Amino acid sequence: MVVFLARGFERASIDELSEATGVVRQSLYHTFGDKRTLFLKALDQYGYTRFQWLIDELGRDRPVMESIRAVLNGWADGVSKSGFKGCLVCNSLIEFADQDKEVAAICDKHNGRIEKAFRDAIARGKERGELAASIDERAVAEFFANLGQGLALQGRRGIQRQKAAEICAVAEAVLAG
Amino acid sequence: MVVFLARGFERASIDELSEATGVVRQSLYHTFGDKRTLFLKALDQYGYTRFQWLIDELGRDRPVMESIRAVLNGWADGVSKSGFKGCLVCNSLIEFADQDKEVAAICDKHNGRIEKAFRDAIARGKERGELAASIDERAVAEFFANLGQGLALQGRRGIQRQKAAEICAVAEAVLAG
DNA sequence: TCAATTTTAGAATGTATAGTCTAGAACTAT
DNA sequence: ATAGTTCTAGACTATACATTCTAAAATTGA
Repeated sequence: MVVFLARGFERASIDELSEATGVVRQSLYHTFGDKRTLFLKALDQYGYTRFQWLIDELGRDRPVMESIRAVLNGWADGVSKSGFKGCLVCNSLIEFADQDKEVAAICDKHNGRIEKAFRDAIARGKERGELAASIDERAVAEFFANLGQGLALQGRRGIQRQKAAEICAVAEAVLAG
Repeated sequence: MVVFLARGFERASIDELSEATGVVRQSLYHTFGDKRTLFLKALDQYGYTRFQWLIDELGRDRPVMESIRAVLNGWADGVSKSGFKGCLVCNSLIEFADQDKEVAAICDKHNGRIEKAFRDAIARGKERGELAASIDERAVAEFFANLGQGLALQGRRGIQRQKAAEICAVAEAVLAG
């Protein structure tokens, strides 16, 4: 939900959520029980919808470097777009840390999905001889996921497109060797 | 302050802050005026003390790759340490985004200090011929700062030392070419 | 010593907001 | 149509917490 993304769990009031969704407060309680449960649903759904483009790009049948570049471009564009409010998964990780196991588990799940998409793409690139066999796809996938989290963090404050693109260009070099 | 780091601004109550610092509530108000002002001081002081080791490491007179490796090692150790609660600058960036200009300015300042430390170290490495002249020290410095932010984010949730070290090892490769 | 100042503990105030309750309106199915 | 159900608006309750107030205790300075 847009409100959770912009304001975080704590600061998002039920009235704001109600107004933003057009669902009256009583119905929110009827459907979800309480604010936290609503948040868990919103967070999980966010994870599935928001990262689909990335999983699709990395899954495409084409040279893996093209896929990676597409994702890096998408990130550079996305995080520097005016009005970008960060990533709900990253934001929630910070807001809840490990104080809420369910929130943490959902964040882990989606982070894992992203890492897996990179890992599979890189492994495929190795098989096809597009990437050096010496590359550790797990480590590189973790690296790229971490890169995205850093960008999402900086993007929440506001980051210039050029700066984001520079960072991505540097990161891309880890696959060049 | 430890309390702001662990719980964030919103969730940290004056009573907790009072207890943690050993300063009675009324004195906090007398000294700082209000909670936000106290937070601004704490955040700024945190930035100066917490990153000093990094600036020192990068400023040392030795091969620049050694300095960079020292920082990456420090990060891998630090963020995976049990009880690591993230970085107050990163956390605050997420909690306040750009809703509080003063908070954002303090975060920018300290992030800039980190980028500058990397930039200077890399520039020195280029001068000495330790690094390729083709390297863009600004972009690489931004890249490493971003890396640290990503690690701090993941560390707040809890990250295995090995995973953090793998990510750092991959990142180090951007200077290898 | 003792008046002036500062510090302290805890009560009081005000506000925000999560969650519940109520009574009426709208809808559904027979 | 009408009994039963669901939805809605808004009042109500309970709680948490920032901030202020108060009066007693501790400290200071002449």
